[in-house]
Amino acid sequence: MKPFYITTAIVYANADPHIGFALELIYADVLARYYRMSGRDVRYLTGTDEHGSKISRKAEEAGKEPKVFVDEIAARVRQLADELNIGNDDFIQTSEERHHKSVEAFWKRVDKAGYIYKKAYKGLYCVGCESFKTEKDLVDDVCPDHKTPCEEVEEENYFFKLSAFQEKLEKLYEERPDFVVPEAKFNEMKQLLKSGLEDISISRSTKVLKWGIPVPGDDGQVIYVWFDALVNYISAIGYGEDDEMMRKYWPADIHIIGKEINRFHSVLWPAMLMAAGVKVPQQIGVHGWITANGEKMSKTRGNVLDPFELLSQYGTEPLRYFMMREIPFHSDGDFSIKRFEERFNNDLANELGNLLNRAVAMTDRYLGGVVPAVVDYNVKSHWTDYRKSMEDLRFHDGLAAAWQIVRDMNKFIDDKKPWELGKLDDKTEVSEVLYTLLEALRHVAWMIMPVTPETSYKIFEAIGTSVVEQAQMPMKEAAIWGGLQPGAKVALGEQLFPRIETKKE
RNA sequence: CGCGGGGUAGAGCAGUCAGGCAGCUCGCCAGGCCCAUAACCUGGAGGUCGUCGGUUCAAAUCCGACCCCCGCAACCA
Repeated sequence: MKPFYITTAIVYANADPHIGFALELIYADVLARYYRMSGRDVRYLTGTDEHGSKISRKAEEAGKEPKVFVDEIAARVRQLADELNIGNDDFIQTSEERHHKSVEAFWKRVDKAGYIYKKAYKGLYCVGCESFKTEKDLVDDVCPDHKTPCEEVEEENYFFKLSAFQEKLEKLYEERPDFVVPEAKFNEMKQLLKSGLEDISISRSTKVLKWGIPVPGDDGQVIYVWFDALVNYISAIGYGEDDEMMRKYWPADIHIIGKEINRFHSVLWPAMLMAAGVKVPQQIGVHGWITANGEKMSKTRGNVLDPFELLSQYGTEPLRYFMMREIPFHSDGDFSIKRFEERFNNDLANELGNLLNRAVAMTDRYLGGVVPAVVDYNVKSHWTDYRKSMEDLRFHDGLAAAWQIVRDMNKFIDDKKPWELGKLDDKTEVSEVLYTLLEALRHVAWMIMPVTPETSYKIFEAIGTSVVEQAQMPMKEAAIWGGLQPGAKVALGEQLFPRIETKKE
């Protein structure tokens, strides 16, 4: 089976990474870990988008060379990925040599196929937007977004014949009903396509912008940032340089992106690939945005959440858990400290952490800490729900499936009263109850592994197994009841998630 | 008539495609339990399903009109 190739968008390197990118990294990481867990060979790519005049300007403001500036931002993004425990296999920066080479090769290929032409273009250019504006875009003669006057610019640019792909894209959309998920986001693109495609300018004169990849054969122009950035998905696997690697990983199984850049990935990117005679990706997964306390995050509102701050305050796994449980992939979700602490205390501390503690402590007390013999219990339907949810990118439902087991077990304890059974001379019944608890926890640990791997490892240790032992079996086997070996010793460790003392309002 | 998403208990949401007892989580109230992290379990209160009209034995769900909120409108993650 072809390796599962997954990418995030590459984040624009003009500022410290945003919480939204943290979310995107986690979504992709959870999916990557899920497929690894189910036995697939996975390659996970992320990186930074580093060209364009906004960055050029920012660097200038900071008094730094563009390359120095973007390397610093890229280092912060790597740090974020690291602190979030993201298991990416590669990290690409578009200012890297390998990317330049691929982009050049890509451009040449598209040019040779006849999809690039040169045209004089005269218009009002907004530096902030890096784009030309029409008269009717302007409000009181200034750009409505940046409140700055636009400059009258005339230049010769290279254009990409996007219009030539109208029908091919329509056909693609028709043949591949799940090319873009969720459906609502796909419908938007279909609508966009229906309104017609125009050719787009894909270069800028070096008079207005020097920081970019030069157009092959024309030093007077650099390549437009999107036409350059999208190519990262194939430059990172050796497009134009390493055909074997390309064959191994391409087409990508899924590009994970935010809703604001859907059109670039669902319209422009497939058209570019078709133009170059390269296969299009399998799927575009469009996720929503995080709001902060119910409001859109923005710098002007001053309510932007800093991922580094949240990480240092609450830790990696609680943050990963919250994001995946509370912010459904297919829609927007809200982040608030109140909700976060509720989730933490209820789900992680009270329900899961406490359950583990109960199960292990009683095994210690009544059975001398030895895992008893196997008794039957049906986890099959939970696994079915779980797998379906994860594969549909409904990670919150996947976690809910795991928590269904946790809740069942908490009820089960009250129902069976093992503290009474434990005092009997005949330990048969209490052994059955405790085995059920410990083994159920093993299944829970497996299910939450893509989201909270470290927590899973701790659970394994506590119930008398280990990551190493568990990793020896594929998910299919692990999902069978009875995988916990009788006779092993449980190990009552520290509390998994000590409760957070919530602040009084 | 630019496009899309949404309005269901105090909060957050599922249910709407395929009409059939209005559900889940949190919070609140009462009780139980004593293994456990003041945790766990059970029960309860709380909803004219945005509004008006239509179809139907039956509407949160289908049809029509309207009101309100949010987002997008070619580079905000």
